[in-house]
This record gives sequence, C-alpha cells and structure tokens, in this order.
Amino acid sequence: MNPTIKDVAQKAGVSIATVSLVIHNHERISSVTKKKVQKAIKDLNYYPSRSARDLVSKKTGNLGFILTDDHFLRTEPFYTRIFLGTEFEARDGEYYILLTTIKSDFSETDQLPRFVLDRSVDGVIIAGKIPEILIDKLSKYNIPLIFVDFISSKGNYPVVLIDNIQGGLLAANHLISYGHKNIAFIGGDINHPSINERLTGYKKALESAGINPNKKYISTSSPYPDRQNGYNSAKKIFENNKDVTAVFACNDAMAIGVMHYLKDNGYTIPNDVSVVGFDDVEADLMLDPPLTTIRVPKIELGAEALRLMINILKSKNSSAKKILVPVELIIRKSTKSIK
Amino acid sequence: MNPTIKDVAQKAGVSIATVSLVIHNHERISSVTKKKVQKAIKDLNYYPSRSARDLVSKKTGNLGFILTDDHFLRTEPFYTRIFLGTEFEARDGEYYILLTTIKSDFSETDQLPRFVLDRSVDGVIIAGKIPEILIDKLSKYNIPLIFVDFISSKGNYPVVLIDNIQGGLLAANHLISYGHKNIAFIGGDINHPSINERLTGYKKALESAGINPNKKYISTSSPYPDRQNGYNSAKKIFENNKDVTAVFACNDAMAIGVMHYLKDNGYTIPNDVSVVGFDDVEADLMLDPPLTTIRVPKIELGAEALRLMINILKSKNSSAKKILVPVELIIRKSTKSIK
DNA sequence: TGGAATCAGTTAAACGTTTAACCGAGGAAA
DNA sequence: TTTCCTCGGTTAAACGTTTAACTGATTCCA
Repeated sequence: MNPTIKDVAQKAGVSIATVSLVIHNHERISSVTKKKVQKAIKDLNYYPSRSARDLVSKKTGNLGFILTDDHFLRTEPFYTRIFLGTEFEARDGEYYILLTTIKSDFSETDQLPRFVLDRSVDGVIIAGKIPEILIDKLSKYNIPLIFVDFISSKGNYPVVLIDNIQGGLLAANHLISYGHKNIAFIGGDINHPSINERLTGYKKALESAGINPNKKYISTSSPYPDRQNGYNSAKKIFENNKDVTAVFACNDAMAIGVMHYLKDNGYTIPNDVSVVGFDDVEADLMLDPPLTTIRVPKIELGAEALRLMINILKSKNSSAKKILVPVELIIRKSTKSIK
Repeated sequence: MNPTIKDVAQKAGVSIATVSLVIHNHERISSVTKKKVQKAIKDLNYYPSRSARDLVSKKTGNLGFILTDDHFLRTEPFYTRIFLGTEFEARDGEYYILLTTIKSDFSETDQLPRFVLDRSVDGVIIAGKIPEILIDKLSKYNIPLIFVDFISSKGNYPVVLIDNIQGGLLAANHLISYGHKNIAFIGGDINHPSINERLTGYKKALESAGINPNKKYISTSSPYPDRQNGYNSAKKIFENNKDVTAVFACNDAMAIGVMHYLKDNGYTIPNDVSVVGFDDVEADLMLDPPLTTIRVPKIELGAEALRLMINILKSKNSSAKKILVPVELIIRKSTKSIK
C-alpha cells in the first residue's frame, strides 16, 4: 500500500496535523520541523491521497472538457491543440482534465457527460460549437461553464475567443494592400458566430478602403466548413464572376478546397488568384504554394481558458469575462501583389 | 450542497447502509425497500460522491492514457480515434480517462505524468510508440500498464495490437490476385514493430505465391512515416525500377505521398500502378482515385484496450495477454487487375 | 416446543485528509 | 510573582461512502 500521512507523521515524529500543515506550508511550523517532515515525505515517496483530500475540501480537482466528436476527429488538429493547451496549463495548476465528446446532434434525450451527472468536475470547458440544448441542460447543474472558440446565445458565460474581427480585417487588408479589389469571401456557415465576425472584419476592411462589398462574392450558405465546401463555393463564385482576383476563406480546409478548384480549372496561384486562409494548420506549409493565412494560437487559446477557469474557481468572481486572443497574419506564397 | 447518502436515507426512511446496498443492488434488500430508496434517489437527483467512494475502495476510478504529442497532433486522427474508443468504453464502465501527452523525445530528466506520480490512476494505457526510458520509469510505480498499437521490448506487458502480419498478407495477396508480381513495399521505419510485421506479412504472401521478394522494391529506412517520405521513397524506387506495377505503403499518409509522386511523373493510378495503403483514414475517400487500403478498427482497438484493462483490474490476473485485432481489406479504386 | 436457519435490515468502524479549536511552555509586561 | 501573549505544535471532528458483523423477527423442522 502507498504511504499515508500517518506513516509520514510517525517517521517524522510529529502529528498528522503537522504533516498536513507542512504540505500546505502553513507559517505556524518551525523550519526545523518542516525540514524533518519534508525529509520523511521524500524518503517514503509520499503523495497525499486525492480522494481523501477531495472529500474534505469538496472539490474534485477535475475539469471537464467537452467538444463534439466531429470536432475532435477533425482532420486538422485544431481542437486537439486547444485541448492540449488546457492540459499543459492544468499540469501546473492542480487539475486534471476529463475529456469527453458528445455527438454533434446532441438532443433532448441524450445523457449529459457522466462527469457532470456525478459531479466529478469542478468546472467545464466547452470547446467549439455545440448544440444549445446541451447548454440548457448543463446550466441546470450549477457548475461553472467556460466557452472556447464559441459563444452561446443563451446565458452570459465567460468566454475565450479568437479575435475574429481582427482576423477578418487582417486578411482583407492584406489583400487590399496587394491591390486586390474583387475579393471573395468563403465562410461556410454564417450562423456560426466566428464566421459572422470574420465577415464583419472583411466588410469593415473593404469599406474603409472604399470598396463596396459585393454580395455575389460572398458564400456563407454551407454548414460544413470543409475542403469539399471550399471547392464547391469556389466553383460557384468563379463560374459566375470572372473578375475575382482574391479569395479569403474562413478556414484553411476551405482554402485548400479553393486551391484545388483553382488548380483544376487552370488558374495559377498566386498569379491569377491570391488565396488567404484562416487557422494556420500544418498542412498549409505542404501546399503548393504554401498558404498565406491567419494564425490562431490554439495552444494559447486553451491555456487561456484554463487560467480563466482557475480564476473563477478561486475567486468565486463569476463576472462573465470575455477574453479575446489576438491573431496574426502569416504571409506565405499564396498571395501576390497585383499593383 | 449536493444531496448525500444521508439525505436519501432520511427521505426513504432507512439507514444509509440500506441505501448503499440498494445502489450496489445487493440481494439482501426487499423489492419494496429497493423501490422506496430508488425513488428517493431519483427525487433528490442523488449521485454518490466519487471521492468518498474512492477513499474507501482505495481505487481512483481513473485510467491514464499516454501518447506522444506528435501522435496526438497527427493530421490523421488515428490515435485520437483510439482514445475515443477507450473513452466510449470507459463511459459504460465506471472509469474516467486522464489523457496526457509526453514529448516524443522524453528523456531521463523529464517528469513522469503527474497522475502516476500522485497515483491518481488505477492503470495506464499507452498508445503508440513511446521512448523506452518512459517505460522504465513507469515500471517502478507498480501500476498496471497496457500497450496499444505498440509493443515494448522491455518487460512483458499486456498489449492490444493490430494484426499487422495479416494486414501485410491481405494487402499483398490482393495485389497478387490482381496479377501483380513486382510489388514495392514502402514502410518508413523498420524499427517500428508494426512495420516489421507488415513486411513479414508482405514477404509471406509473396513467397507463398512463388515470388521472390526483391530487396530493391523495399524501402524501410526513413523514420517518419509521412507523405513526404512516401513521395521520396516512391521516387527512389520508381527511378531505379521501371518494372514495378504495384505499391503497398504501410500507412495511408505514405500512400498519398506515393500517389502524388506517381501523378507528378505521368503515371496514372490504377492503370499504370496500383496502390494499397494501410489504416483507412478519411482522406482516402477524397483521393482520386479513392485508396484501396487495410482498414484498422481504431475505435475498436481503444475499446479493446479498456476492456483488457478492466479485466486486469478486476481479476488481478495480470497474465500478460496479447490481443490481436483483425484488420480488413477495403478495395476501392486505386488497385486494378492486370491479368 | 425449542433450536436453527433465513431474511431484511442496522450499527459502527474505517478510508486519509483538512482545519478549527485547543494546549503547554517560555518570555514579556505589570 | 502573576498574568498575558506568542509560538509551535496537537486533538479531534468532519467529509461521504462501503462493508463486516450484528440483530430481531419469522419460519422451519425434528
């Protein structure tokens, strides 16, 4: 059996309370006793029992991490990176992360993740878009909730977001500065708040450059922001608008689809058309040409969420904060000045 | 505060022991009392406290899941799927999974995952190839270890593996049955046990078809089994051997690289060259032509590991079992008969 | 009729911590 | 000298379960 606090106390010749106080380095302990106890702890390779601790402190030391299965299994490791960011940060804090996926069509009758049912977590981090019904159900459990890369229309929760407007601005401004005027926007699902904001940024940039956003260049009707959709959207736009010289796709997967379409149809990139993506995933570098994109600091996003959660847990200060993580324009070879 | 077993007992008018017995549906309880208690549990929305439980049972109810960061962040969600398999299975069982990554160059001085240090897990599942030094360190902690999709040379641990030999056989036999004789093998890193076994299967198939494996067709020298390596290996092989009509690549990423090389060099698939991959990842279907491959049941692999772990935990029977999960040939359009 | 066996539940100890309340010794202040 | 603090600990209750041992009431059988 593993050594307990009793063993340590005995070995150090003190009471168990003293050991406990040393562990939490309480000031009331003399440095002599402290040393003695610490030595005993080390000698026995003692670690406090988590369950005993949790039992008295009424905390679990766990945090839940929920995302939809298709987000988790996405080809590009976007959410996995976010998860990793929270995991890294949790290592330093005293937390463990319980990761679970839910079906993306989570419905009324589906069970909540077990860790909320049996309250094995002190808080829950939700990454990416999830069904509102899940939020409704979750909200009944009185567990602190934080959203990452998604903002719920219901309730007013603390949230960690990409600065999407800035991203849209950055991308469009880059293209504009390269002399482009007819810039297509391929967004996938406009109902997704992130996409909506990127569009806002895009429009803002165009407007402040004196360019009138052209509806025909904007595609935001397909629910799946994947390569296939990028391909199809590009097709629709380029077949009807020969004058488009640049595309801003709202994620790299769609950008890749766009590039495929362009290549398949005799356009060369960036000579005929410039393409900007969003996310900055590994694949971008392997593309030909490498993709100019908006870098999203995914690890940082996750880490930020964890820090926010810890703050909330510690301070009971649940003022619904909103953290905006800045993005960065990465210029590679898929964009070109046409001035 | 959450309701406790006491609240339930009071509400149902019984002792807390009775409640506990009902929960574990012990036979000594009459169905009347059982009903009463169950109603109280439901009414109060009671869930037993995990820490209290763990404290008396001396279990944590947690399982660790370790893999290297680059495995976790691989573009293709191979290990994420395996993880998901264990997570699914853990949901039914009474376990939570603590996922953590280690650096792929884990060294002597690196810390072990915290959950083993403070014994927050009852067992550890290790997915994919990890540094031997980690295994050495882990083995000192006397925690049940299980390996998935990797077999350690040290120690004799329970393991869940893909039936790689069968996979190699299946792939090569398929090609042979299509009339191919000069079949290249692209394996990445021969030091990886899985690759070695696939090669064994490949050779076996060839030999029993009366074909002598040709060393010049076999590439197993590069450590990274990625697209780039597939491309390069294909290049090396096809530049020196014009008579090769089929390629068996040890994973789909390499197969995709091979296809790129072939296309770039004027070969058409499958007319000039047939290609078989291994893994069956989503991307395969989007390829042109869709890739014939060996399907690896990843979810199943993870689930199997969890079941094995639970058996070990329950039965204390740590006879080092070896579970071989069968694979399946998926014939798509990248292979063609040349008879 | 009386002892044993069965049934259906209760009692109480134990798990390993944390922490408020307590305590004794020594020194300072009166 | 007495009283009061301060210092450096210790005592003991509490957290919410599980489970072995016990109990009291019936039933059974010789």
